[in-house]
Amino acid sequence: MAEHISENAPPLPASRSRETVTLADVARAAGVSTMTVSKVLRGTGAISPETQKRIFAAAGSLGYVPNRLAGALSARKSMLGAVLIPSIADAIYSEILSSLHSLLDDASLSLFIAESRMDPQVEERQIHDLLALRPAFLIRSGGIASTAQAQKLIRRMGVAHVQIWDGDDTGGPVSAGPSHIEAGKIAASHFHDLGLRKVAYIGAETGKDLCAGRRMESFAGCMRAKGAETALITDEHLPRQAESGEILTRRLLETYPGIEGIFYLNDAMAIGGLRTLLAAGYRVPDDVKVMGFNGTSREQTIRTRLTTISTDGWKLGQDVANAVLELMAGRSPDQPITCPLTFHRGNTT
Amino acid sequence: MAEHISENAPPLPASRSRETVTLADVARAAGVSTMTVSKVLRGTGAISPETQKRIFAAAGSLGYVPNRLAGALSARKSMLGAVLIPSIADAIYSEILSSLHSLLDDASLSLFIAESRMDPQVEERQIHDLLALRPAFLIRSGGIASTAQAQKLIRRMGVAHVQIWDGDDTGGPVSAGPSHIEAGKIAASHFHDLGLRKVAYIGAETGKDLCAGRRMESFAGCMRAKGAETALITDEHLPRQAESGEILTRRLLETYPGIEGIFYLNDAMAIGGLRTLLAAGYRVPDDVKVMGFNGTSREQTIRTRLTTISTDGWKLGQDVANAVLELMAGRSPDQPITCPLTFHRGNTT
DNA sequence: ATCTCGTTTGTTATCGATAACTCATAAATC
DNA sequence: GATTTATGAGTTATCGATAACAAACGAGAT
Repeated sequence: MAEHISENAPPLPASRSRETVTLADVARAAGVSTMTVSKVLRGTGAISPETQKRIFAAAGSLGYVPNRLAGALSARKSMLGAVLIPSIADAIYSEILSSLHSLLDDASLSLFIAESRMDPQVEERQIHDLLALRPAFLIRSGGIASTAQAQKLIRRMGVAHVQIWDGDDTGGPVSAGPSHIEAGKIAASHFHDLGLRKVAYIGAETGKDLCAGRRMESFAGCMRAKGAETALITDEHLPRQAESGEILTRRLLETYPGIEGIFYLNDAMAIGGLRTLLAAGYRVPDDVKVMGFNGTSREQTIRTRLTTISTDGWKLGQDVANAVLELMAGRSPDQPITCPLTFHRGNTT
Repeated sequence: MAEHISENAPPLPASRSRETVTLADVARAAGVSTMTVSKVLRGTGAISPETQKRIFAAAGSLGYVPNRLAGALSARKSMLGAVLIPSIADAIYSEILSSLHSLLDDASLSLFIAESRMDPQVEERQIHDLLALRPAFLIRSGGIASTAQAQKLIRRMGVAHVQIWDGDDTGGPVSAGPSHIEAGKIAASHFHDLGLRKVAYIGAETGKDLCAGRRMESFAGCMRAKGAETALITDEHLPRQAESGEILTRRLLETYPGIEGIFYLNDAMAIGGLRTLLAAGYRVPDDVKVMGFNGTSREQTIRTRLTTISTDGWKLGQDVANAVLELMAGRSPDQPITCPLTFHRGNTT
């Protein structure tokens, strides 16, 4: 029993000149068939302990690294998933991504990442490119438009599809995220409760981000319903950063004097806006009230506590990851994924 | 010539019950062989315009999405790359990731993303898992330790390997990033020029992040060389966030009274430190000078301009992406990738 | 001693594409 | 008109694994 290289082992092809170690190499070294190695390494099938030990030893000493691409092709099912978000560097998305990764990694799922830069055309191409990798699931931001054709393709290819960051939409794929209509309403109610009559919304990358657009419309609509008009200062091309907040706030001050409250697209832009307001001699919140969105400022500011609305990106990521796992297991996530909005009254309103 | 379905087309296997459209389906629809379709869709080989048109039409109407996994297996070369970073949500890494993606996406390279959470063991496993996907390249942070065995494996598998965020290391794989030794020196010089004698370094996740460790040592070493001692307030478990900056600064004030200057691990922690210092009645910079690292604060603060050292993450990402493309093309990047450090004197020193 | 059975291991056929040839056919050369 | 040369398109063999089924084997049952 000392020599286990059985002489009736099938004649496996000689190792290729490439230095890659394959299942066949391990099988030859352990004196078994490739199938046995495959079973042992994946923990399926019933293989005797001694054989297992021999195979593990052979795999270890050869430095075998399985080829999961080949495995996926053969098994017609991959442990790969894709995440497509508008912006990797945006704090809210990077937090969700990190959260998603932590849970999915535990389930041995690998993630492809792609960024659509808020461009529907890029989004469309990315979907196509990602589907070419035959992922088991696709997590997309609902904020970017995608054609019905792309949606159909995703469905036809049997990819578990979860939309994030858009809790309003219904009817489409499983979706998880905050309600932006609700967010706009919260901001409007707050400004109304403070008795403001002349307010503004400041945004960027207008028209590309459906979620921000919905927030804006909800905000303006609610203000109008309360009898107040909203100045909309937006720009199609400026990025959603502090500097754009500065620029657009300057533009607002020039165009609409006497504004009493500003609701910004996000915290970064609100921070920029505060710089401009303070530099221009406005007192906040006495002269102008300022409100942000996303809550990312709470980590970064020192004395200022921006009034803002936050969502728990980490929790959202975990919920989405769980939904994905459910979908992959063939179950459909029973309860809708809720993503609450938390209002933070700071010292800017 | 109206009917192009040639009757002597080879008998292709009947479409499987699965609804996936394969190259063979397109070939059958266009009345050609799979090889011809493959050539046309990849733009290789010489195929007549009419045949091409027919094939594109067939692919389009069938909604064909190529299986790049199968393609990679067959061609023994993939258009997949892997990025392994300590923290996806960390601003500096997410910016680099975004930058990398933008350039590599143009080259039709897809990215796997993985996060090691600063844990060498996780890093090791991630490397293994990522290599199982047979990427063409692997971009890793040099800040996390990985065993020589892992390095050897990466080399043996012929994966283009680029280390980021660590410009000090030499001898290993191609690496790109700022010099943390230099960063520590800059901070020390600044404090020395201001005439400070009692200074401190505040860090978190000590021992895990080799880069931060090198910064700390360089800083303390330079201060000592100038005749000043450095109090090291660090914690192994606290995350590198503003709140940890608050906590550790409180700890510092309790333990080492009379500190004149604090160099923080990053801007976020410095922001937290400023909160604590101001709340405790210290005047900054009159009583205590504060310095951060990474420059992420410059986007987020309002009146405070933190003295900090920044690097251009976007440029670093582009440089690394270009280096990867060079390596994949078989060339080795001629010039070393430099990543300058920019010193910003704000109003906290 | 024969037979059924359960445990272990091996065989065969794919998975969906691509590399490297080979084979027609029509144009070009002498 | 015969031979050479480009082209355009098809054949065959893999790539590295896995599914599904088949076979060998010793153990207990009859």
